[in-house]
Amino acid sequence: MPQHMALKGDLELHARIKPLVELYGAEWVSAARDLDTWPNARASARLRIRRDGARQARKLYSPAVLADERDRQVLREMAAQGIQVRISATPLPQGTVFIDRRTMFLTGPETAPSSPHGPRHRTYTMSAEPALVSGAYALFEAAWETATDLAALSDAARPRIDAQAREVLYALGSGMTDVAAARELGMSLRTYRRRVAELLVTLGADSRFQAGMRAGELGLTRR
Amino acid sequence: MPQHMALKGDLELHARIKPLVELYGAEWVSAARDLDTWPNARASARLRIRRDGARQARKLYSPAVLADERDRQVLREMAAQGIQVRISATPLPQGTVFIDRRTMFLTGPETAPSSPHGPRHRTYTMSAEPALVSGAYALFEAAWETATDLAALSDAARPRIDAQAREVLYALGSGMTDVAAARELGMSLRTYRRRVAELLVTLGADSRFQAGMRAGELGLTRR
DNA sequence: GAGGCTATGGCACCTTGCTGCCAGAGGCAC
DNA sequence: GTGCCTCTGGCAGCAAGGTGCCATAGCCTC
Repeated sequence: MPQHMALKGDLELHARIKPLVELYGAEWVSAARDLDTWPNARASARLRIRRDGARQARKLYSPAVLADERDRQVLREMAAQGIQVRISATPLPQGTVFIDRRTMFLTGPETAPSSPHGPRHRTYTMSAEPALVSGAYALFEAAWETATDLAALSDAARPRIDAQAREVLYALGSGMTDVAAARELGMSLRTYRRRVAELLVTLGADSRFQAGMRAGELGLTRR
Repeated sequence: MPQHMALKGDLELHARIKPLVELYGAEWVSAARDLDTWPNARASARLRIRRDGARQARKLYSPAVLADERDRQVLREMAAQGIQVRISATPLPQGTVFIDRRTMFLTGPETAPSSPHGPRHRTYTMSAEPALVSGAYALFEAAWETATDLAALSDAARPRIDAQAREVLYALGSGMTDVAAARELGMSLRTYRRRVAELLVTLGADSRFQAGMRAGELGLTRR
């Protein structure tokens, strides 16, 4: 098998991936823009997990996958099956799959399908050159480490912060006194303090300092 | 020129990189474990910056480079010359250089030098295959985006937190009242509040909430 | 309309946090 | 020893935060 070759279409990709997964596939690591980037990847990963739970699978996705509720459900299912799912803070225009750290597949540049609803004959590139694969793998690791685990983004861990709570959060973060903040937000001191108290409950904090800490850790102060 | 080839030794690497930089080198993007990963890269980057300031250079390093004061000085110099320097949260075992997004070089696997102080004949891999380069570039982007800018880690931005201040920080973060925290730390209420006030100054905060937020953002609550 | 629910704001009262002032303790130089 | 400096703790007074209580306003249902 050559060290490096181009693949045309999903069928050819699948034909290349399948034997690798069956022969070596101890570890499946992928970065993808969405859930459709690696066709059948989801099904085959599930199959592998079911067959022998020990195999490791890691999937890194663009933040866009969180937008759709159905996609989130699929992600939760994957996580429940033992696949490690993380969400990158930045989009991942190119998809990458590493199988057992020795072979990698990359999606080709984005091309429009020949007809709007016709099959997309995407191209892929496969490489088994150790230097290339390990170099790209190191970059993947760096992206992986700083990505957020799906669990941390789940509904339970991520407190619900609506627009008003966010304004209160911002006011608190600006260092204003309650009097100034209430005036700024056009509400009475009493109501402002009510909002702050609710925020403390939401963040599970016993003091304002602790609430600020949580908010900072959760990145609620940015964006 | 072949799309993909192996290079032995720094001289050969340099011979390959130089014409690319001179011909196309509008952008130099690299990920490295330390300042020695890309020999002469520093000098050549400086040269390019000086010749035409418009050229873009980005360098992503492992956190280990911050350990040595001399290295930090070099990083500061690079930043002062317009090179964007960021520090990854995780080690980057493999070095990677992208030149103008069309050619990439990767360090080979780590090999011990033939003699302890002899020249290290490291191997490198070069590739100009668009799919490989753009795929790896996407991974680099993801790692870059989540890495911390050197400026944010500089001495000015990073407050000095000694052991005692850290204990106070921890007490504040636990949600205790001042009375309980002072008792816990074996100091009087007055002294505890002095420490808290000093901490606020250190963090540049006007309120305890703001201080907690800063501490959370700076990751001072972990480790 | 009456009744009920919810959100808001004003008030009062208490707790907590913040800081200026001063007294004492400990260390160091002379 | 004296003088000086720094750190600490107690006290006092004020500012700020926290919350229970109640009145009012808006809205929905019947």
